[in-house]
Amino acid sequence: MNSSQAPYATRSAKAEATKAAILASARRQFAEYGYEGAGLRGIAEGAGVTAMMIGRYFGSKEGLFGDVVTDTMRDPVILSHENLGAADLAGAFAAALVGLTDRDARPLDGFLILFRSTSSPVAARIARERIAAIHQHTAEALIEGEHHAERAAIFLSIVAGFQMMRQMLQLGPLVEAEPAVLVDLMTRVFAAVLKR
Amino acid sequence: MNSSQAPYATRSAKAEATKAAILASARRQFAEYGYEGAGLRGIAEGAGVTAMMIGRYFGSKEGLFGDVVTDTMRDPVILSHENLGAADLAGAFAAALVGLTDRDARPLDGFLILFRSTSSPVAARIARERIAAIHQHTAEALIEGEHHAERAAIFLSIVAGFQMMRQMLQLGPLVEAEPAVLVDLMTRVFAAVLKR
DNA sequence: GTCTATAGAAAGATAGAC
DNA sequence: GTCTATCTTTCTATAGAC
Repeated sequence: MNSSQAPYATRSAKAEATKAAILASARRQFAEYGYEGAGLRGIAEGAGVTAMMIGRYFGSKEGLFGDVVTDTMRDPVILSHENLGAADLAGAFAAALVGLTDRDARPLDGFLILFRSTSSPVAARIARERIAAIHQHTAEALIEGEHHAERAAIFLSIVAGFQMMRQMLQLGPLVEAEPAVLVDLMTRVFAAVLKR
Repeated sequence: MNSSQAPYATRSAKAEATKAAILASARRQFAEYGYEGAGLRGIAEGAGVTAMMIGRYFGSKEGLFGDVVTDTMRDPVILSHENLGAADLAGAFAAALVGLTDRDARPLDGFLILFRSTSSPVAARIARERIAAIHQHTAEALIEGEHHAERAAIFLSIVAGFQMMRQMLQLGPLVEAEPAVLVDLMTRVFAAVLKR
């Protein structure tokens, strides 16, 4: 009954739960409002704790943001899918991308956070590092042949642009279009980059 | 010498100059720091006036932002160039885009502002409207044939993604690449969308 | 027409009680 | 381990002198 009698397991378990709750709330808030738009008070409220706890567990807002970005990196990367062995590589990626950006699909936190935090110096640096890491992985696993680094970067650009226009800005024709049409069009686009 | 003796021309001329200076400074600041990152004090300082003048001429920060966005719309739109009649349409656009995003080229304020302001509700709404307007123009002037609306939107997505990765995030391979290589690759990509 | 000065709200960070 | 309470800074917006 006395809390100080079981410090080994109970205390850290509770602390971990609180830390995880803060991290999850911060991820939602950063994705929705960006680095500067999100406030520590709102993040804390979403986690059911007070703002002070954030300072305790993450030191500062910057520290929290860094941990959130690291957290998003654990998600399976959209681009380097397991369908690397698909016969129609371009078609597989196009289908995956269109499905991922579907109307009622939840936008990927990672991309949202990066897009909405590029104005802050701290956030921009982290974003750069993260994108560079994804790029390196993509370039190595996906594309071979001449100018493979450039082609991988262009591939990433196209994916990012499509996500931004369809999911973030919700550009009319991309939202209302028949998915099959988009898949067909994007397959052609991807094929232009993938084939050497 | 007496200021109140010539209110018809001098007064409004000076007022217009101040207003224009504020607008130019705001455009720079919004482009660099985003809607929420830019402060009225910094904007005023860049214009050589005090923050109060902004309230006088634009009412509020939102009003100022709206006028800045309107201002960027007066620039020639990158996408709907005059080289519509070029023999190699895809190549012309690729060359224009690569040149426009060159290392020492000044990023286009319009895109920077939109990208960096998507977290604010006000800014996001205006961004949506602006992109939609550009899209409509592009779709009508540039692309014909089946699914022309969707193809125009994808074209815009590609341009936006390329600008973002090369100019904003400065992804290594896109920054260091030989421009001619990028033009060649992007020509293939554009051709895949443009040809019906 | 432009300024100084400041009000009022909200942000991030911290001290100290329990 | 978590809280209340508060410090300090910075923001937008405004009142009033010149």
